[in-house]
Amino acid sequence: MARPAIPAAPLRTAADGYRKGEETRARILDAALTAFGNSGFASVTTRQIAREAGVNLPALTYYFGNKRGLYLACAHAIVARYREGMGAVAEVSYAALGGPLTPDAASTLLKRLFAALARFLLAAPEAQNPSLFVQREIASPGPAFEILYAELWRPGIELATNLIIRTTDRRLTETEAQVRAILMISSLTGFLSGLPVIARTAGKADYTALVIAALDGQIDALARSD
Amino acid sequence: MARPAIPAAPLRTAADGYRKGEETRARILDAALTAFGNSGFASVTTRQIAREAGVNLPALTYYFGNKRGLYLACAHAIVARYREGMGAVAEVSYAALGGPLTPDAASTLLKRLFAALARFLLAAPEAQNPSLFVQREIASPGPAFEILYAELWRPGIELATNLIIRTTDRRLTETEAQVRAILMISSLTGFLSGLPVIARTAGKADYTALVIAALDGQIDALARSD
DNA sequence: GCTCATATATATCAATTGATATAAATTCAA
DNA sequence: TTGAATTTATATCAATTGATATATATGAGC
Repeated sequence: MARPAIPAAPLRTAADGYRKGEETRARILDAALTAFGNSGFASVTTRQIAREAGVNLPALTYYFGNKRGLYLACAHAIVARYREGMGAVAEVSYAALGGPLTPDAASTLLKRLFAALARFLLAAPEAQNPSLFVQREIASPGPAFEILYAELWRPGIELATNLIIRTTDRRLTETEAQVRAILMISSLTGFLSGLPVIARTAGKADYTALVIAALDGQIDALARSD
Repeated sequence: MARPAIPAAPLRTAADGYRKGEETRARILDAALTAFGNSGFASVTTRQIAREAGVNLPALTYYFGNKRGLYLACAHAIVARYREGMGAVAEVSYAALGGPLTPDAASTLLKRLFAALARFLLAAPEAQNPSLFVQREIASPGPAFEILYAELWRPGIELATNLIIRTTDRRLTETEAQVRAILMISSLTGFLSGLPVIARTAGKADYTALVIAALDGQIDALARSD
């Protein structure tokens, strides 16, 4: 029997030696990321993904076990992409938080962090925005909630919260700083959701710079907060 | 034949004289608002809504034509709720924008507007948050996109944008102000999406005050922006 | 080139879903 | 109270969906 028992997340990772298999697996994952990201778990049919990926239906089962497995694989892929795109910048902040940190230095780190996040999110191919996938899963928990919450959402909020606390010279309570952190991150992800709609009327300008400028302004304001 | 041809949005509004019918119609709409709001159009089955509303399946068809009609009715209901909750505050700003307006006055109006929005959204029964419904539909347009975009999203963004322009004494371009407006509104709606998750760890504090304070800080920062 | 694991394709199943035909019951007005 | 309009309930349909059994093709290693 060729099909193994259903394992955890990635049913069939590589099958080393067979290049083509890995390619179709990637194609399926890619199509799934786009489809799930844009429409959510339930709205997307496995046939849609298969067609979009240029494979037939059983291929999904073959590589990912079932629809849920494919969805989870998408979540894992998104986490990996975030790590790849944001890991380095985040590391710097983590390291700095270990020692003493002046408000100004914290403010600079915070700006860098959000600028990197803005660039990362706005740079992603419009159709395949990881932020929407995450947002949806957090807003109404589905199969991938635990992964995304534990690996992305919570660490991200925590990091931003701690930087905000240092930026404000510990004048904010943890809860207050957390609210600020969530508001700032949400503003970014929310902006991305609305972007296709905005681009309707206004041209698709280089929003990146504008967004970063706005966030910088917010961070500067933090230092002056009561 | 008792069933009429399928009309626009509300298939059966009242059938005046029959009280009970209107009540069950309301119960269905209520269940639909909760279900659709939490999980989106495709994730929810008509049977779920019927069971939750305590009616049988054909009742949905009877009152709303079909699933899509019920979804649209939800959108209309949400628009009505927003108007009810925010209309007065928005009117004040609209009127003020008609004449001359000092930055300070604009700033005050902006603060009032966002405070009202925050209160409105955070006050809504947690399970039945209109913001999630709207957010979802804007992020990935569905049957109710046009309604929500034309009746809520666009007017809201426009109002906030114009107030921001006045707050900054016209130092920001329309696009810059629009970006700011979207970021601020998104921060609120995004915060709401995350709230159930936050309430996991931190207690369900009175986030309203904290959120309003944060938004006020942002608005104050606008006046000082480059 | 043979062989076997790997990969792709065909055909089909059982369950769910939105929707409807149709019948029974309820409500209000005269 | 009667009767017609309105509302609710039963049973069922056709289409879609996720999934699988099964057959065929492809590629790697000897």
